[in-house]
Amino acid sequence: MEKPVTWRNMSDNDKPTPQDQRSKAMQARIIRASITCLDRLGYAETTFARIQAKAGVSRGAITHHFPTRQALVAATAMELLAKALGPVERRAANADQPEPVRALITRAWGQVVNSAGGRAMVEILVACRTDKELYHLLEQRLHDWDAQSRASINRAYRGSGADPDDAELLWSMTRNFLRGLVLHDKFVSDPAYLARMVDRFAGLIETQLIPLPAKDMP
Amino acid sequence: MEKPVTWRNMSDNDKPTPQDQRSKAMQARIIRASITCLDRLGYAETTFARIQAKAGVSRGAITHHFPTRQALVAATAMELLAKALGPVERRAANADQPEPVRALITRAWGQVVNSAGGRAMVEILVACRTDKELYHLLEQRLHDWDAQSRASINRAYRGSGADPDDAELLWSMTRNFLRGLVLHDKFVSDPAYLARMVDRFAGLIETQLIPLPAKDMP
DNA sequence: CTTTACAGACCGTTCGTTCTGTTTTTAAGC
DNA sequence: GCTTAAAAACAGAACGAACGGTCTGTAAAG
Repeated sequence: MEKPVTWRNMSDNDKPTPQDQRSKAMQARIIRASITCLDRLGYAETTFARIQAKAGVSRGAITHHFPTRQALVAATAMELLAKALGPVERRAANADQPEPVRALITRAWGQVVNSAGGRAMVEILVACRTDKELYHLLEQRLHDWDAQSRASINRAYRGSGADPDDAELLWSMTRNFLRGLVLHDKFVSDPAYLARMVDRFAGLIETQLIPLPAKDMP
Repeated sequence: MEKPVTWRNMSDNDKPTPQDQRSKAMQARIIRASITCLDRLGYAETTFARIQAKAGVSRGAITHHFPTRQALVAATAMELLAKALGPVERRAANADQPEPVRALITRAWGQVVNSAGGRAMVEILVACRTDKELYHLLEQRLHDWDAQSRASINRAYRGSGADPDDAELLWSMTRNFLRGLVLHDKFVSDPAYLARMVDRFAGLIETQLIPLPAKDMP
C-alpha cells in the first residue's frame, strides 16, 4: 500500500531477478494490449476491462502495475516515445552522411506515425489536451523527448533558413505535419492522396533541410 | 415517436414559424455548449450532463433535438464546418486579387484552427477515427466539405508544382499542418514556437501557391 | 516470515438511453 | 375569430450497463 513501485530502480547494475523479469514481461504484455486498444478503440474506450480481455490477464495484474488508467496510458506513451526516436537517429547506409531527407520523412510516416503505435500516440496527445492528470504525468517526458528529437536532427542536418536553429524548426514542422495526416484521413476518400501530400511536403522540406557530411558532425 | 425530425424541411420559402425559431435557438444554444465542452473537456467527457449544465437546459431538451450523443456531436461538427469555410472564400481588401498566402494561413490558424471551434473539431475528427457511428453520420459531409474547400482554393490560386491540382494539394497540406499544431502544443514549453512554425511554413507555401488575378478567375 | 505478483470480487458513481408527464404551438372544424 | 384535438417542444424521473478504483485473498519469490 505504501508505494506502488511501477518501475524498479535499475540504476545499480544488478542482474535482473526472476521477479523483475516476470514483472517486466507482464507490463510489456499489458502495454502492448494498451497500444492496440488505443489505436482501434480510442482513449475513451481503452478501459481496464478491454485491456484485460485483449491481453488475457487478470484485472488485478493491471491495477497492481498501473494504479490508475492515466498511469497505464502514460507508461504506454513512454514506450512509444522510446521507439519513435529510431528513424531520426538512423544514419544512411554508407554512413558517410545522414539519410536523405525524403527517405527520412517517408520512413517516419510509414514506420512511425502511420502505424498502430503512431495512431495510439495521437490518441494520447489528444487526451493530454483535456486530461490534466495524464498530462501531468507526461509533460516533462514530452518536453524531454522533443528536445532530444531536435538535438538529433541538429546533429545531422542544417537548415537553410535565417535562424541558427532552422533545422530543428523544420523537423518539428515535419513531425507536426505527419501527425496531422492521421486525422486528415477522414476528409479524403482516396487514401493515396495522403501519400501525395507526404511526397509534396517532403519535396519542400528537401530544399531546406540539408544533410551534413559526416566529418562536420560534432 | 415516429421520427424525430431534427431539421425541418425549409426548402419551400415559408417564413419560419415561431416554433421553428424556438427550436433553432435551442439547438444553437446546445451546440454552443457542446463546442465549449469539446474544447475544454474533450470528446469523452462531453456528456449530456455536462452540456445540460453548461447550456442551462433540461435533459429532455437535448434528447429531443439530438436522440444520441453522436447525433449531437455530428450536428456540432456541421456547424463548425460551415463556419470554417470563411477564410478560404474571403477576398483581399482591394478585391483585385485574392488574399496573400501568408495572410491567409495566418488567419486560418488564428481565427479558425486555434480557436475553441477549431480545437473542438480536432476532438471530433479524432473521435471519428474510432467511433463508427459518429463517422457514419459525418463521412459524407466531411468529404463534401473537403471538396468545397479545395474548389475554393482552385478558384483563387494556382500551384507551381507539376500536377494541375497542385493548388488544392498545397492547401490540403496547410490545413493538415495547422490542425496538427493543436497537438504539437503539448511538446513545446514555449507557445511562441508554434507561431514560428506557422511563419516558417507559410513562407514555404508562399513560394508555391500563387494568387490568381481577378480577371483570371472563372 | 516478509514482500511482491497476481487473482477476482465488490462498490459507488456516472454514463447514454428510454420513459412518462406537462406546456406550448399548430391545424382543423365551425 | 373561437374551440379543440393533434403534434411538437420541452421537463425530469428511472434504468440497466459499464466505468475506475478499492479491497481481500492466494501463490510465489526474497
